[in-house]
Amino acid sequence: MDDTRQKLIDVAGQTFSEKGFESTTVREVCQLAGVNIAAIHYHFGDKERLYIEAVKYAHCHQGVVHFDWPPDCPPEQKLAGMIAHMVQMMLADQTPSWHIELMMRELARPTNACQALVEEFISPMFVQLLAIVSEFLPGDAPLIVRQRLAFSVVAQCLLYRYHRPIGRLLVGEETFQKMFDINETARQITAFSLGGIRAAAIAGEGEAPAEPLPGEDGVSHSRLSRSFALPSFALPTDDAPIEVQP
Amino acid sequence: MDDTRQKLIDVAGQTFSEKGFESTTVREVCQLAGVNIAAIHYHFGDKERLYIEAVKYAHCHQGVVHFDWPPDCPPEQKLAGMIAHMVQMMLADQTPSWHIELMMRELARPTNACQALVEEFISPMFVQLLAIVSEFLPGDAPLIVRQRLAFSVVAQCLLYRYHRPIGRLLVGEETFQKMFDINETARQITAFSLGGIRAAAIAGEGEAPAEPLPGEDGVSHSRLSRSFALPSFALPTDDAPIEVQP
DNA sequence: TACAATGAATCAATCGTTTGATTGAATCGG
DNA sequence: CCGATTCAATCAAACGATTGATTCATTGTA
Repeated sequence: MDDTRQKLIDVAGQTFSEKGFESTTVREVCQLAGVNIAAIHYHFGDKERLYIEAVKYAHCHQGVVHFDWPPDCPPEQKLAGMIAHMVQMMLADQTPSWHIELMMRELARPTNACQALVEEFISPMFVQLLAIVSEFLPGDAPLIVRQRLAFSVVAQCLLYRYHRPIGRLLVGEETFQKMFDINETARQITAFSLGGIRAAAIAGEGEAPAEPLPGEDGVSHSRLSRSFALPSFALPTDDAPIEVQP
Repeated sequence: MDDTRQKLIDVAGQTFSEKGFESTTVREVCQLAGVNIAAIHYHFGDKERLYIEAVKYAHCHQGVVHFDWPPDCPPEQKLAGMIAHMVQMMLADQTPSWHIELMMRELARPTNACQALVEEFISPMFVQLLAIVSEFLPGDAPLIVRQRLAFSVVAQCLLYRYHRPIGRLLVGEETFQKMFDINETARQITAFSLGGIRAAAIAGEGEAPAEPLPGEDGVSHSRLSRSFALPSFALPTDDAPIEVQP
């Protein structure tokens, strides 16, 4: 039967997502799945390949959402939709919830299952976000600047997933309940990101020096990218007003 | 000797930070430390208490930096300094580098060692960042809004630490080298965060309704905090232009 | 001598993996 | 139509290795 194989993937995926690879035993998985221990070796070879199959199944069935915006859709709305979707993925405890959790573990501590995950799930989403961010910037904005902006957007969404326990400890239980509301979180991240992106756009549009040559592969954009940055403040040096508490 | 105990903490901290708690064996730690296996039981009791002691040592000797800004220091400079310090902590491979790494692991997957870490290290830093962010906002800005802004700032710093391998896969090796430059990263995060914070400040300063009563515990700030948010865009619904690739 | 500290050896338990037998349905020659 | 054969699938049982923890004798020092 292919039923045994599927049940193993489901149970293993859930267990791996909860306890991690090391802390998960094949005995526990097989007992929860109601199959014999030898089934893992028979269907997958060993524990690691079962894990990899679980990760693959997770990101293959999670589904890469392809946004198809209308032509006149303002970039602000696209960004809001994209962020709302990411926050929804991160915070909504929809069934089966182990898909996202397992992918998050894999992203934080990459194993052999990481490359396929990035190529088939992370990268497509990142490309879409990159396109949205680019709409706010002048056409000659260096790629690395746009990538950094996209990183800043994604980072906020990831924080609310990764550090939920820390957030609870930091702000207290009552505030925590409100703070991790999905819609409100998406709104705040969108507002913050819009401000950040527009600031980068304004900082970068002033000067448009040296239109990059078509053949240039975009390696030496360091001068250009600096024009997109903030004027660097005087940062505290080592002997500056910084006190280290023992 | 107290030398054995200290050497155990050092080696264990390094090993735990590299391989995690589960994948680290007491035999490996003792062999690297050049001590007998029974030393762990003698000095710490068991493996878990050795781990907790390593985490404690890490955040106690990492040092909570207390910024002492001059009175006329503009908040922009404070923010830049704070972000620069955090990025420096995250990305600089200073010796011993296992301090931060172990703390990061503990923050992502909290164990019994987490509470002390938050109280003695995370919370003090967060409070300082919260104060800086507050300088950009009107005095009646709800606490939850300021906390969210601080979260957005921290999130960007954490991303460059947590997802360095993913970043490398996403942007390629050449771009990766430039993108994870410490100074440039700090500058970009500062610029983005300044834009985000100012956007929240502008959105919130328009209206200042219903000064919260002093006795109010801040539970029903939802109306107030909304005034700090972006006007919510029409988000795509379930049957909207979203296509799920199988 | 007294005691903190270390070392060698081993404990029971659990890990992932493997074995060889067994089942039941599909296949095939006659 | 039938009996023999094949083969994927599952089972109970045990494998060797490794885990954290423990025991007990020994050492060094005050």
